[in-house]
Amino acid sequence: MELRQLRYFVATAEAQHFRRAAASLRIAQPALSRQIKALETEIGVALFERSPQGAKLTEAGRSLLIDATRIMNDIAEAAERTRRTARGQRGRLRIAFSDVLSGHPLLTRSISRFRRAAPDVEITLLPMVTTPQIEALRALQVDAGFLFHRPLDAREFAWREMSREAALVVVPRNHPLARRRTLRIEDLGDQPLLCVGEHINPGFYRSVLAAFTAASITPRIVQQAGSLVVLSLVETGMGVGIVSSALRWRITPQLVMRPVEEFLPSTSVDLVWRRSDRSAVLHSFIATVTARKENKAR
Amino acid sequence: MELRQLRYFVATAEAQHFRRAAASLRIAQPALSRQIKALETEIGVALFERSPQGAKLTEAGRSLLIDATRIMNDIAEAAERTRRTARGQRGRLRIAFSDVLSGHPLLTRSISRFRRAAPDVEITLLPMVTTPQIEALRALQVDAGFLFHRPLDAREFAWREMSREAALVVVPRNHPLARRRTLRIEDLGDQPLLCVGEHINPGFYRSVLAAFTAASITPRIVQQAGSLVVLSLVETGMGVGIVSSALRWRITPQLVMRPVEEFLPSTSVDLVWRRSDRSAVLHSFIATVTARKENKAR
DNA sequence: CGTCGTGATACCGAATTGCTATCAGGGGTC
DNA sequence: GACCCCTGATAGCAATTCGGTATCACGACG
Repeated sequence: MELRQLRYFVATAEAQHFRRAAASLRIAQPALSRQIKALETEIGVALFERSPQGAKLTEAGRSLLIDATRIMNDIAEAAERTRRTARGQRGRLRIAFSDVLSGHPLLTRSISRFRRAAPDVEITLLPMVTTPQIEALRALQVDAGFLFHRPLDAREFAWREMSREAALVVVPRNHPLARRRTLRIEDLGDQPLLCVGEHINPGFYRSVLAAFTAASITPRIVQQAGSLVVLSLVETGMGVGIVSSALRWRITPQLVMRPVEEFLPSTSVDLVWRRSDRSAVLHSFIATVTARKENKAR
Repeated sequence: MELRQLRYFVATAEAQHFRRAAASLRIAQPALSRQIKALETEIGVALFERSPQGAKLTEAGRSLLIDATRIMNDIAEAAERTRRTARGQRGRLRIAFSDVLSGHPLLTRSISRFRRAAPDVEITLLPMVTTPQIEALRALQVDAGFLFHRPLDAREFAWREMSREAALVVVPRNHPLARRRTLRIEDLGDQPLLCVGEHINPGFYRSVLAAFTAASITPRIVQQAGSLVVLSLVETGMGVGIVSSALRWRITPQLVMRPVEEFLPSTSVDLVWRRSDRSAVLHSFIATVTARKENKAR
C-alpha cells in the first residue's frame, strides 16, 4: 500500500465521483481508476460501488475512509512533531540547580520563559549542590545545571555565566551592624562568624578567607554550614552570617543583608552543559536563557 | 511523503546502518540513501547522524521513529479492519424482534452464536410487534427483524422461515382441561376464550377462527389482547387462552399449555430484511443464523 | 433510439525507482 | 605514516511505475 493510494482514495470518497476526484487531484481519471483498483486489489475488498451516476463507498470503504483520514492526519502531525523536535520545541530537558538558587529570578524567569517558548518540552528540575550536578551531567542524568563556580574542563563542559555574586553579611534586623548600609571588613573582626562551609562551596569560602587575609584579620568562624542553615542560625542570634548575595531572594523579614566593601564579586552562577551535547532542546534552552539576559539589558 | 520512505526509515533506524537496512529491505544501499534523503528534505530535518561507523538517529529521528512505527501499524490494522468489515465481521446490526419471542431459543441462540462469530459487530436489539418492524425496516431504522407472518412484497423484502408455530390452549394448572394431554376443538365450545387480538396478529386470529368455523363451532371469545396480557388474564381465571406455541418459553409454572388437534401449525416466525440491502454484516448474520439451523438439524 | 455522462481499458511517454560502479572520508593496523 | 576496510554519498543507466490520451462498454434520460 502506498500513501498516494490513500490520498486518492480519500479524495474519491469525498467527491463520490472518479472524474471530479481526479480533477481535484490534478490527474487524469484513468490514473485515478488504476490507483484505486490497485488499492482494492491489495486489500482484497471493493471500496466503491461504481455506477453510471458516480462511485459510492461500500461499507468496507466507509471503514477505510475513517482510518485513512486519521492516518493522513497522523502523518502530517508526525512530520510537524519531528520538525518541532529538531527545533528544540519538543522533547525532555532535565535541569539541575543549586537549591540556594530556588526563588532566584535567574532560575524562575529562565524556566518560565522557556516554558512559554517551548510548551511541549517536558522540563524536570532537580535541586542539587555543585558537585553532584557535575556528576549528574557526566552520567547523562541531567542536561544542564545552574551552579556556583565552574572548576571545569572546557573540553568536557561548556557554560555561560549567568550572574556574578558577592559575599554578603547577614544579621538579625535588630543587630548593631544592621544600622549601617555598608560595612567594612574590620567590623567583622570581633564578631562570631557563620560561613558557608568550605566543603560545600570551596571557592566561596576561599574568597572570603582571602579578603580577611588581605586585611590582616583573623576571622572568628564559629560554624560552617550550608547557606540555608547559616540563615536560620543567624536568626537564632548565634552570630553574623556570611553568605552569597544569590540568597537575597530567600531572606526572611527578620534578617537584613549588608554588603562589605572588601568582599568583591567573586562567585559566578553559571549555566553548564556537556560540550558534546548536540540536543536541540538544550540549545534552544540556552538560546532562550541568553535572550532573556539581553532583553533585560536593554 | 510516501509510505515507502517511512518503511525504509524504520528499517534504517532499527539497523542503525544503511547497508544492512538496505539488505533487509532487499534493495541496494544507494537507493535507500536516496529515499532517506528525500524524506529528510521534505520534512526539512536531519533524521540520522551519518558516520563511518553507521547511522544513528537524531532526536528528531527518534521522534519520527515512534510516530512512523505507530502509523505503519495503524495502516496494517486499517487494512485488516476494512477486510473484516467487508466480511461482515465488523460494523453495526440493528435487529428487531417481536417481544413475544424474547427468551425464545430461536432469538437467543442466533444472537449469541453471531456474537461469537463476529464479536466486533455492534448488535442492537429492538423489541417491536410485526407492523412497526416492517415500517422500521422500510425507514432503514432496522436491518433485520424476527416477526410473525410475512404479508410482504417479495420485491421489497426477503426472508427466511425460522420456525412454524401453532395455536395452543393455555389454562391454569388446576383447570379441568389441564388433565388431558391433547384437546379437541369441541372442548373449547363452552369455554370463555381469551385470544390474541386480530389487530395484533391478524393471521393468527384468522387461522384460529377458521378452525372453529371448520368445526361448525361458534367460539365465545370474551377478550382479545396481546399474548402476554392473555397469559396474565388466564392466570386470574378469566378464561381459556389461545396463544402461539412460540410463547412456551415464557410460560409461568401456574399455567399449562395444551395442543388442540384441529389447530394446525399456521403461523411462521421469519427473519426478514430488505432485499436491496447488500450489507455484509446483515448477510453474515443471515448466514450464521441459517448455519445454526442446519447444525441443529444434523 | 440517440445522447450524455459514468468508470474501465489500452497504449504510450515521463517520472520515479533501483542497480552498478565509484567516490570521499574516518578508524584501525602494521 | 601508508595502507586497508568500512561507512554513507554520488553518478549514470536500466526497469518499473505512474500519468496522460484515446477509446470502450454501459446505464440514465429525453
